[in-house]
Amino acid sequence: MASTAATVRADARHAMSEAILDAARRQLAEVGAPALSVRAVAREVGMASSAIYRYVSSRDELLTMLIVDGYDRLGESVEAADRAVVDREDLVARFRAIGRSIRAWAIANPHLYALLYGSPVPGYVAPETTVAPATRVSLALATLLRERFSGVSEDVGVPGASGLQAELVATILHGVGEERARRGVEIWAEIFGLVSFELFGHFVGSVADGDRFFEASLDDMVKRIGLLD
Amino acid sequence: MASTAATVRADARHAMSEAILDAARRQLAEVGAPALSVRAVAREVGMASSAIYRYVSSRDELLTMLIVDGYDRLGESVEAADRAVVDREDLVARFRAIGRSIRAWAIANPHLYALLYGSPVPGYVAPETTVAPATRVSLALATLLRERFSGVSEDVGVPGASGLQAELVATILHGVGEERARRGVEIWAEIFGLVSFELFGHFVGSVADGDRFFEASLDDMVKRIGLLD
DNA sequence: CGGGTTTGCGAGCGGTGCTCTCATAATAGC
DNA sequence: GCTATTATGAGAGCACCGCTCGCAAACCCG
Repeated sequence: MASTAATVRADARHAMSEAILDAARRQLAEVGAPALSVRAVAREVGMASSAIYRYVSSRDELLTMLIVDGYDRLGESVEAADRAVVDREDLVARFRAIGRSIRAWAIANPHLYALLYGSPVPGYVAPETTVAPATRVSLALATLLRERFSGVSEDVGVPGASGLQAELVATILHGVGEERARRGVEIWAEIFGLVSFELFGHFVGSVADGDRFFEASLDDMVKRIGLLD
Repeated sequence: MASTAATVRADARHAMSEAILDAARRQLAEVGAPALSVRAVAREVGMASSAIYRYVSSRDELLTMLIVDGYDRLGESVEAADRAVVDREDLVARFRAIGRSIRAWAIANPHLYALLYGSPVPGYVAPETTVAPATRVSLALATLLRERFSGVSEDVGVPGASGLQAELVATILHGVGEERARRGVEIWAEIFGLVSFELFGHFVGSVADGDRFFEASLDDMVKRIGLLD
């Protein structure tokens, strides 16, 4: 019943695509991107390895789907953490919530995080579909900066001296000021630098308590970004 | 002639090992770690693919050799940049030289950098031999901190609050102080965070002039780390 | 119902990492 | 100096990979 006619096959196809992506997600979480095998995914969904190419044109495309999906999930997680802060005026709390959620998500999904923020696949160039989901995290941070500085204060820093894309400081970070925008981008990169170092094992001999170290770093960033009045 | 007897074969073996590592380095620089193939390396050195396993026990071991070699080269590059600063008292200049050399080396050796600081190979655990070369860069930075703060000033920060390994702040960073040591580690990770973001394409829509942006970030770090009097 | 499209399957191609066996060349011991 | 031992290379082969092709069954639409 129901279903707008002419869709028995279309529905089946959609369900199959979902099943494939599900299986691929599980595979990725288990063995990591380099070891992800199209044939193994096919086996898991109970298909001949050749049949899977009716749904996914190549292994690269499968990885791309996982990347887009991953950015989306991380973005959703970060936005949820931001939303969960009841006092919307408390930008410091929101910043910390965002930072913590990035790290927590990375620890919970190490292989997926590595796929997003580790070494890119050599031949791979990010298709158009990946750029939008990838910006959700940075957008959350940018919003904080705008809410804090937009209108309230005059610009800081010499235009162009930051090396930032002019369009960025004029639109998403409008009114924040060149130098503060630069600091925001720097801190954005630093958060992922810290998380990557921890997750990829570069902190092994240096950091004993990852939680504490990250919290202390967040303290530092809060001060630098000027979120306190 | 010459050669301390009993070494015709030993010399040949050594030369062959060198040739293999050379070929592997070239392969890596060209196609990147995931696409590095033992068979292709064998072809390049004119050997049967099976014979190469007399010299390298597995693909993982080959990658490990490249990693150790890579850390060593980066370390050498960083130390050379540090040494090149004539005024040894000018810690700011030395810090900037170190930071710049890391970025320059990464840009010059993107695939090797990705192997060292990108996603780790899933099954892979760093063998003992990798940890020593890997510390050369951080050691250069630690030296700067010690030269600046050791003895000159009392400790800063609550012991243990940084999350750092106690042994680290007691030995390599002895006399620097807990909070300043933490800041040093944070900055160390930030440098690689910035370089990774630039190299891995995460700055595409944000940073237009990588040189300028990195220099401005170095300015920031210099101030935070307290290298100026 | 019949014709066209979509879907799945099996076989197969060239590639991979890696392991055997076998012949040959260099060494070591007597 | 001859022999027994060891180190080295080659080749075949295994299981796996990504991916393509042709064919048969299932499905949709007029």
